[in-house]
Amino acid sequence: MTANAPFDRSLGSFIKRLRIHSPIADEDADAIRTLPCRVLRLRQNSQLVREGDLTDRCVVLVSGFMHRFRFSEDGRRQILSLYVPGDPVDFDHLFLPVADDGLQALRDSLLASIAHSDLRKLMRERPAVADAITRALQVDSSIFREWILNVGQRDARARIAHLLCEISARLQAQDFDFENIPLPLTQDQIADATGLSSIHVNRTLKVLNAEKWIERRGALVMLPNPDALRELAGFDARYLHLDA
Amino acid sequence: MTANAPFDRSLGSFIKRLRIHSPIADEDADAIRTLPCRVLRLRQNSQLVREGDLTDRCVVLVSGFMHRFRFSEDGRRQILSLYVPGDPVDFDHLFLPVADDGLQALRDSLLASIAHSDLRKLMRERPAVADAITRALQVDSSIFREWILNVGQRDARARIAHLLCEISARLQAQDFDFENIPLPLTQDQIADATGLSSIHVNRTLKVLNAEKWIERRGALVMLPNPDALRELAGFDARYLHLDA
DNA sequence: CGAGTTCTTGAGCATTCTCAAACCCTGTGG
DNA sequence: CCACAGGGTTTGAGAATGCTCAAGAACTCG
Repeated sequence: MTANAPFDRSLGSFIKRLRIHSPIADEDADAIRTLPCRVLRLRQNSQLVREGDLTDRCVVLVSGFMHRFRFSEDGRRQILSLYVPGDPVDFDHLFLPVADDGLQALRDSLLASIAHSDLRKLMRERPAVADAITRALQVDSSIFREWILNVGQRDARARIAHLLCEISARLQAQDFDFENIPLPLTQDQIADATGLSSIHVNRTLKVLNAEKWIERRGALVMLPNPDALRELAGFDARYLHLDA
Repeated sequence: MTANAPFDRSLGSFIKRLRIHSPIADEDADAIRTLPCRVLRLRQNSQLVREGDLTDRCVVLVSGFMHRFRFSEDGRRQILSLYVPGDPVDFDHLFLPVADDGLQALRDSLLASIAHSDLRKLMRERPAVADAITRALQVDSSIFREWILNVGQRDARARIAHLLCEISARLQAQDFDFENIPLPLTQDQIADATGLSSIHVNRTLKVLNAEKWIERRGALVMLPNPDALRELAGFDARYLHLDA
């Protein structure tokens, strides 16, 4: 146990994340905590490359922010998801080794990486953990679907508002402050996440600010009235499956 | 075995689907084939309701077409995915019992439903099957991500072309004819799948037809030059993971 | 044949885009 | 300590893609 003491903090938030959706017995949690893992530091804007010894490892975000993206043939970037501390970021590679998306740090980030083999062994020995991980992946899937809806059906204001609501709700679920978001995204990135141009994002943020839906103080975004914002966004947290 | 003979055909296409992504030993395939399942007939446009005894059952599409959708707060429908024969349509409910999407038949369809308990038992006893199913769900996830990209970054022509390419590729993978698609979608549905208005879909289809990218004969859409269409769509089949 | 659904077309409009340029921070080196 | 570089933000102006409303045509099915 002592040898693993430094990891306690690393995978603690991961356990918390799993427990949002799944019951995890304390001994299962301990088994997760004592997984051999390597801490990895990623500078802002640098990419998580999965080659060599990394291809056979999964990564949990410990602190910071990351995002997943994909390019269209003509070079336009679409951000596909955001990761907050505690999130498993590339556990899909446990099942599909071919990476089709890029993964990049939005801020300086700390990651914990675990060997596929260790994780698979744990999942084999502890079905509850296997279930919890699969369930977490299914929640991600539900979030992807909501993003299709967001980008496909909502106008610029609602789209951006929805993104803010999601970030806020997911941070809240991990017990972070959720009314004062140190927005990890540049306007360019918000644009790529919502399928808008960065100029239009800029103008829309201005409107949202002027109309008091949000309150900007530099890079900090505050949500003075979360309920109103959710209403504007058409945000229904059900798809995040934060209950259970 | 004889008692299960009628099911052979029902779950045969499901096995074929799993084998696209995963190696399945013959005895595992047999175990799937002999799963107790109920055949379910669904008329065009009718919804698959998961209540009562259906909440604890999963469904495989045997013949026909289905789609998954979600509504925005203000009542706009977004189609989130299409299902072709062989596809598991609601296996996510194995892990997240709360259904957040609707499931509806696009054409008269035949479904095979399997009890969660039987499926879980099979997955417990045969890890290769469990893996294959999880992998299939991860492929779905990758498709959702591609739809975010499609709706977020491509213009109307490319968006619709991309949808056609995907349907064609997925049908081909299941050994259906893929150059003459009896398009299961109305223009309204194409609109809801691509985040466009049905009027714009109509006009864009007209252009695609006039410019020989596609060839329409009533409800039949032919792809006379799939490669050119893929080029137009920026379609790269990698995200479908059709290789093993 | 008639009812309902789907498709088609027109016209005007709105949201959002692109291009271009200026501005503002923040960190760095002279 | 100032100048400058570079990323990010802001604003303007004009254009375009795609939307809504409206109505008629065509197809499908009982």
